[in-house]
Amino acid sequence: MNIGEAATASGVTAKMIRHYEAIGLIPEAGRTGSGYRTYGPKDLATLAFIRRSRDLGFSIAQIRDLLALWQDRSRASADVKRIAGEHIEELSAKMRQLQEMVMTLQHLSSHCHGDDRPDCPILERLATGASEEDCCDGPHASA
Amino acid sequence: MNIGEAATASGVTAKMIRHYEAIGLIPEAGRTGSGYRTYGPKDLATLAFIRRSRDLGFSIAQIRDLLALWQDRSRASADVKRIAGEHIEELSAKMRQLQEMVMTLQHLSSHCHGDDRPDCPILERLATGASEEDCCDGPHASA
DNA sequence: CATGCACCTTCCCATCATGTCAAGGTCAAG
DNA sequence: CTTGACCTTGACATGATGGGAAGGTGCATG
Repeated sequence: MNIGEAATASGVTAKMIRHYEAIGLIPEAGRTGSGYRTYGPKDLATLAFIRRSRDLGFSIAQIRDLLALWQDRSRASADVKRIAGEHIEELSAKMRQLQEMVMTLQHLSSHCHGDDRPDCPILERLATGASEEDCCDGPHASA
Repeated sequence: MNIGEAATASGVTAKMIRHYEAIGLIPEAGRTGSGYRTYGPKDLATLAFIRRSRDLGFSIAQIRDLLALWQDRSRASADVKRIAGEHIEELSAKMRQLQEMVMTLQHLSSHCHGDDRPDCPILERLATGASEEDCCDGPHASA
């Protein structure tokens, strides 16, 4: 099985397969006499493992650890669980950041006329750091 | 005001100020006789604008548009609102992706013993694409 | 004045995961 | 033998940022 077929079968592009080999995430593939890389079922399984891990947002470094654990028959599931837990925390932190941005933007956007006039609380906020924020909270201070 | 002071005052690193100048996001700064960049209040305002935009997750390309609108006194607020709306959609899409990853990982993690034994549904899932059993028929079918 | 330290300048390289492009070799079919 | 699809390596780009080297500048203090 050459790299193109392995790519199709595993869902990892040929480019990335070569890249993973170059950075040592996967072992060097076998070669035909003419230099083509060859892949077997075990390689395919590894590539699919990597792809599923990427789909779950794991970094290459984390996948390196997961692969090592996967291939270690005497692993402790606690190690895997810890890596997953740390990853969940990272993802959750990113989510919270995005959530905050979205809420701020929605707030600003909801107060923007969105018409032909230039007056715009979104730009106000970007320019001054505080839009007409008194509009919702406290006593009105029209700007 | 030199670049270091401008950086401190605006919250944009000197490194990034130079970068923004290089890519044409901001105009070329004035220079002293000896080549030091100089910045005035207007430049500071622009830098702070950029920083607040980055804090809200806008890309450089989007900030380029926002800056143009900001400096266009005849702008229509609808244009700003549209950019913000598109950005909200992008951020929301990312959030949904993260949410899905987190839910899958939490599901897998909750079924992992996390002890000394090697048996681990997380690795199972990464290896085979489906956790060993349809242990739970929840609203969270295989994604 | 001279020395030193903090700051400035430009330029190059690294990140992270992925893509694009180019120049050339290989294979199978017509 | 030619054609076209595939493979090889290598270089470069993305987006936003950081790090560092090598050398010039500004200012304060001895």
